Amino acid sequence: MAVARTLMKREPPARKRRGHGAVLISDVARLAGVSAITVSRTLNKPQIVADSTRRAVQAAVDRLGYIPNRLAGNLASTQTRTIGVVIPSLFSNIFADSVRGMTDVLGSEGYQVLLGVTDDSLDMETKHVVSLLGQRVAGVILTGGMHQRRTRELLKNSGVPVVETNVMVRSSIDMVVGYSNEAAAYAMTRHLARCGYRRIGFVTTPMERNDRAQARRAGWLRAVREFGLVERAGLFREATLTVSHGARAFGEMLASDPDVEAVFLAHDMLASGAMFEARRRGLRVPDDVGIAGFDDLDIAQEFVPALTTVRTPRYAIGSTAARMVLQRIRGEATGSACVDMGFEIVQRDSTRRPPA
Amino acid sequence: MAVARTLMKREPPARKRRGHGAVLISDVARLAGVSAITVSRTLNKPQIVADSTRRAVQAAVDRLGYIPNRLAGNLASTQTRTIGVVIPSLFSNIFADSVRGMTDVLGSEGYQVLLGVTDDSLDMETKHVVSLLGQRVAGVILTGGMHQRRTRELLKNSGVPVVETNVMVRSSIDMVVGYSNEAAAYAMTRHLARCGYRRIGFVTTPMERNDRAQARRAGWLRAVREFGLVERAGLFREATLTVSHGARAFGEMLASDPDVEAVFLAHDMLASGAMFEARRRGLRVPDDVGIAGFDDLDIAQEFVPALTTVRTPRYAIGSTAARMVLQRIRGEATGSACVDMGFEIVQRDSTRRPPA
DNA sequence: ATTCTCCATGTTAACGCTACCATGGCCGTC
DNA sequence: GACGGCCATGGTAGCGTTAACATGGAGAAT
Repeated sequence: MAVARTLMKREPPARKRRGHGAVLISDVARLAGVSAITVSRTLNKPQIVADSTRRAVQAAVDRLGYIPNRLAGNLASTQTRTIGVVIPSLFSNIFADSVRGMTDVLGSEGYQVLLGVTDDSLDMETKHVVSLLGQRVAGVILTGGMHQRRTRELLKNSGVPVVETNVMVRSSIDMVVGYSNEAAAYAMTRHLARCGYRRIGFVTTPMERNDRAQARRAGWLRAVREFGLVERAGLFREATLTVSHGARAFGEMLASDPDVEAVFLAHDMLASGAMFEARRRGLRVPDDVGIAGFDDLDIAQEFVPALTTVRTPRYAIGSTAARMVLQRIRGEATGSACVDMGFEIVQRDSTRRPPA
Repeated sequence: MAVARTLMKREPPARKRRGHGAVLISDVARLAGVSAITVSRTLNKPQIVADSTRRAVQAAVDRLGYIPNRLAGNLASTQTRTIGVVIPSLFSNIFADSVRGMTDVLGSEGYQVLLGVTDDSLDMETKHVVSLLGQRVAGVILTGGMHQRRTRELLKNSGVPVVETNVMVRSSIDMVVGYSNEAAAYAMTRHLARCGYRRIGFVTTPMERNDRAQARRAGWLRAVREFGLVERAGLFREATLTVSHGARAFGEMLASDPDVEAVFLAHDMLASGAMFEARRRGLRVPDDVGIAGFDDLDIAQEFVPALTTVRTPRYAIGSTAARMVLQRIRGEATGSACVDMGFEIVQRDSTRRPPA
């Protein structure tokens, strides 16, 4: 039989086919009476195909319900229109705002976002980066500037444009867009000092693998020392990012240091917890205790009293990061860039007014 | 020179190569002294490779920093380990919880989530589904049971396992996991009626493209009629999903129907807004007005008074949906399934106690 | 000792698309 | 009227991996 097969010239091999039976570009081509490459052009660069051809191809596509296999297309063109985005958590509108900024910019340019969530684990971050590079993303947007050495090396060697967001870092992988968490926390603490508070507590999300949290604590501490405020171990707490943990952290602070005059919580959800805890304990805000948050979420302005907080340009960070990646992909920009988007202290009623 | 090259036998063709210069499986194979397929096996099915070979290959992989090209791998195997997940919004912990449930289950089985966000637009949903199918995902998890006809057809024709979540639908595309929004809203309204409230307002997120919101309204309305409660146009409002809009909707309801006795808001964020608005107006909760929410977010229990709400099994919905997709992929399950995960009324202090 | 199995590994041909180069027809130029 | 250039379209090879089948050697079975 093997001999017979060898003798027959145009006989297809008996080998088993692996395909799924899905509609292929060749099916469309046959129906439209053109070649496969013309179908490809109709779908990807319609302007270089003659009107009549385009209509015929489009009709065939519609009739067969053809959906191009992007795996094959991306492999053949050795490029994708996908940007990998790695964020610490889905449980916070902070990142949702930034992601929205990215998808708005990228979507309009035909690019897509591939999202990875790390839960503040650097191991997870590395895994996501490996996975993203394996899928040959055209760019990567990370949160923060703290990464495993392996992550940095993989990204640098890949040659893919990278943006680190929400921070200002000294030795970036490639590009950076964000604001100084240290400066923001310093500015808020200074504001509280000017309002007349002297014993100012600070609560942040766990700092171990989170350079934004570390920077915020550093900013608070610098202000505490610079303005000669009360420095005591009990005035610093870590709490995971839920309203309840914010409440609990503030409660514990009150237990250890009942004379605390103000708390600055490095996230509005934590601050919300503190507001509720104050209410439960019958503490008047801002008279008995001042409370300040971070991020200016929607809820901050609705609190009674409204919450003093730090406004951060989340959407703009996302859209800017996306734009920078696109520019780099197109070769319109080279060299590293570090964009400081700034922040803003939003004075509301949960802290006393500074003397005029 | 061209002639010389033609004469040399093993010279590669003069055609331009398209590759990126990245490390290839063949590079690893050469360094390890094995064939490409052995590298592939070492990475994908290590147990069928001899120990010594595996070590040699692994060393070569590490030394070269080889990252397999998933585009090529998935194309060659005509399968991916990616599940497409489509959710309406990133601005709500509801979906974050479900997505976490999915990634927990899928991640441990070597599968990955590809997330698409629709912003409650059915056009966007269709676009995402097309994109997901183009990437040949192994399964799709949707939110809700309301889709464009094209979406349903594409998914049915694709033969890919599909789960619709957060609803109970009559004519599902494939499988369903969720709870009855109608029953949940009915149950909460009944609860409010038993607490003695007669004029019960209802606020939901915009219903136009959201069958969950529609079902909640239907449940409220059924209870209103069944229990002979006051039915008035002003007692129904739509508000986009922010704390501020919840506050505003409640404010407007009070303006048009000052004698409203309780409001049921179909999301805890909306309910938070109402709680704040009540406080601002000096209304005592639950005496002057009862307030109930939906979803039992973390914040609900922290409010003063704590918020009565409907607890929904968000994480379990996500993990169950993921498990169902995996079973179907593995051929362990066939036929459609419709799993009702139920819900729970959580009575707290923002509504009066029902008579014992 | 011989045959049969099994195991580890190799060879080859897909997977489904697009980049690259080629071709043929039409138009304008000299 | 021959030639050059441009435009629309096509043929072919390649993108980088893995499925399918092939092979060769060690050990088991007879």
